[in-house]
Amino acid sequence: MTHQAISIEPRKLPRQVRAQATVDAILDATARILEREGLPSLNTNHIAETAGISVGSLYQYFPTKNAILTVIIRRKRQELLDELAEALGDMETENLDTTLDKLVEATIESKMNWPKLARTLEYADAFLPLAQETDDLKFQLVNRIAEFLEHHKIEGPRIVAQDIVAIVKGIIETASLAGQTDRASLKKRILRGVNGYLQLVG
Amino acid sequence: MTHQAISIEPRKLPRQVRAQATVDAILDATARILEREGLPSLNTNHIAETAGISVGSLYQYFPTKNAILTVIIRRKRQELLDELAEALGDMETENLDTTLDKLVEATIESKMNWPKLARTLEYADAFLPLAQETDDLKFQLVNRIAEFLEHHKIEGPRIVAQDIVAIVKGIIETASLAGQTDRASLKKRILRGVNGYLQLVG
Amino acid sequence: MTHQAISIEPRKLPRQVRAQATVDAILDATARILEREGLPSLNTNHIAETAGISVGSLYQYFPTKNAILTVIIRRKRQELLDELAEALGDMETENLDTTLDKLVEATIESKMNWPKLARTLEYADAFLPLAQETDDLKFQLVNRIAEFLEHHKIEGPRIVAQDIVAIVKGIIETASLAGQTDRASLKKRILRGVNGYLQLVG
Amino acid sequence: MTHQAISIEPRKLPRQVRAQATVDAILDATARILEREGLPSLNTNHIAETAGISVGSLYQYFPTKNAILTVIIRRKRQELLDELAEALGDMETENLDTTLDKLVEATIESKMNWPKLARTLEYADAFLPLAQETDDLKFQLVNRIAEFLEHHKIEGPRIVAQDIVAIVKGIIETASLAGQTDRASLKKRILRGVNGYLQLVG
DNA sequence: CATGAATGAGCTTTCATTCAT
DNA sequence: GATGAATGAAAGCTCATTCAT
Repeated sequence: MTHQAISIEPRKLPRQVRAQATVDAILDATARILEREGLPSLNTNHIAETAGISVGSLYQYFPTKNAILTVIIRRKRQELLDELAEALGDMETENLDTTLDKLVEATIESKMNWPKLARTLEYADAFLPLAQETDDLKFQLVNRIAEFLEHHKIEGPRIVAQDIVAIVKGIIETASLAGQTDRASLKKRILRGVNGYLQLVG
Repeated sequence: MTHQAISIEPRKLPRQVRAQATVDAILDATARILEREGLPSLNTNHIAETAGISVGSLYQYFPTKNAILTVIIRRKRQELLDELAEALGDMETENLDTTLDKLVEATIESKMNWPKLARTLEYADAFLPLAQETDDLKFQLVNRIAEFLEHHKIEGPRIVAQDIVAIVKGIIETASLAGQTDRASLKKRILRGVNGYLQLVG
Repeated sequence: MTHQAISIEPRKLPRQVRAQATVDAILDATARILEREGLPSLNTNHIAETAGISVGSLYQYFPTKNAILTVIIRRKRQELLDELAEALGDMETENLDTTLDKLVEATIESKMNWPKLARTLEYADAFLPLAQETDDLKFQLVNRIAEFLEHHKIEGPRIVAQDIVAIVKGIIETASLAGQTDRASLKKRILRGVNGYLQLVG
Repeated sequence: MTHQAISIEPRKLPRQVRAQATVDAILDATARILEREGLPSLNTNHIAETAGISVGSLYQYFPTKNAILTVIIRRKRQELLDELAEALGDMETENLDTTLDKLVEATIESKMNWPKLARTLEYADAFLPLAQETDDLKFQLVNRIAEFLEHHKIEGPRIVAQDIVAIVKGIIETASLAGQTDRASLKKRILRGVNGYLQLVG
């Protein structure tokens, strides 16, 4: 008679232009609330209000609140992945330094624009049924970087790739929590960490 | 998260052993739930049940649910801080490597025993009114390490200290999420990151 | 994150006296609403209000709205079954007519006191996950009557039993919908139907 | 059941063939849903989808959801009534047995083709504002049969007519719930009940 | 003090109905 | 007329917190 909320997949595809606008408004509103107020303040009425639509409309496109979170996570992830892929794209021709430089820059961009949002999504990932998907993506990303490292004769490339990612993320998150927003200096420090690590691998 | 708490200080200082035991039971139950089921499953009835007491009793010792979280965060933090202090204690006499070694080991210990709990607390910290306290503690910790680094003639010691902490945390968290539990190899990799970074500071 | 509503079994057993009073108040209120206003007007807020309690209390004892309906159905059924059992109890000693008389009287009692409630429950049974339970009970009841008929040398006793039950129910329901409340004349007509049927069996 | 309807009359008399086809599609879809899934699963979007039209179109032809139910009830009723009228039509010439035979057969036909639908409509009738109409129809039907009985010198013909209808309905419903679909044997049993009753009237 | 029943604000979700295109 | 997006009242249900015993 009531309340199911099991699947997390988007409900129906927006066909008309205004429908797509509604979906976007929902996602934007959600992101904005997470950035400004945090997960505990996120509720569907608040989202609808912020998006300037009715709750009913929200549920036309998303079966549950978590489904919205899921879509945002997927989108943000895809964005980052695309940028990283671009950075890694020409690994045959470019040298190690240039590529690392690009990787770091892309990651900074992704995490520092909406830092609170980024952290919340990272956290939310843990309780959404996204485990497999998340693992797959991480696997892909790490693999991609590992290939690149291998091409440059670096040993144990998968572990190294994982640790590099960890270092980049670690320094960015800590700095963003400390309110440090100077991206140039941040990049310098991250590259120090990454390059330092690499030097000690051989 | 509703019913916003006014105060988050523990309601009374339990003077008797029995009372202290109850408080501990509550904190343990909360930690266990967070580790096993995560924040969304944490509610006061569940805590009370797990702790083997009644909700009423719970509220004898904690004014709000968040107060419990707050105390756990403080305790875990204090534990880590104590261990780090010990590691840093004899910085006059010990050398850099030995001390870093101890620092890393203490951090691994703290984060890997209850990895999900550790991440949850880190996240929860963000929406509890702990900002000042958290900043102070981080400030202290970074300062302490910075002093130590300065003593070893390392430049820009505060930023370096912060980044080292970030690297350690970053690698541990990523590894723990990837299910890597071999602490020895983890330590080796972390020290690679830290030492690598330090080499490139000068 | 919310809303499950799968099981239909009562949630926790009332231990204190006032808890039992609450459960009773809920069941009474539900029955009253069904009798007066019908199923479409039945909602948990309305029940709670009518019962003079809060919705929260309602959900302490029943996991879903349907669970309440289920319990009422079971209770009413048990009542009827007990009375029928009593009527059938001494089938060795009593004769056919006396026993049929009692059966009919018990059924009239059960269906005519709260006629709208009785019809609603009969209907609700169809969409509650009670199929097996309902079948079992009907099987039992029919079997019990069939044994009795067999003892009186009536052929095809299971089908006959089923049809007798159907005739009794049919006449009562139609009469109650037509607003006929004279139980004596009703009984006479029902017995006419039952005895007439039996005469044509042999 | 919310958003109570003011009027339940069909919104317009469809004059064109296309419109009539749409109306039929809506009614068929509704009947199909009721038979397969039951009243709790009946909602206007579901109906429209099943009928292959849009909700908007549905509301071109029916002012409320209940109006659809109402029309279905009226149609099914009319069908039954027509068949019964036919069976009773030549009551001057035909004898009692033949006529009863036809009556029973028509009723079986009406109730067994879509048993769940039939029961649902019977139930729904109770909460739709059809009371007067329903009473009138029952009155007509019972009267018609009563006349026929009177013609055959049966006493108290109105009550007898009502009880005969009740017996027929009762046995059919119970049998259909029990999954008995053999119409021949069913007819035999019903006639046993009806004739038995009639024998005891005199 | 402990217990656990009770409370009710607040959140999620549905669905009959309307309305812009 | 048809479409399907949008609306929002209303219902289901939870859980932090209080309070009678």
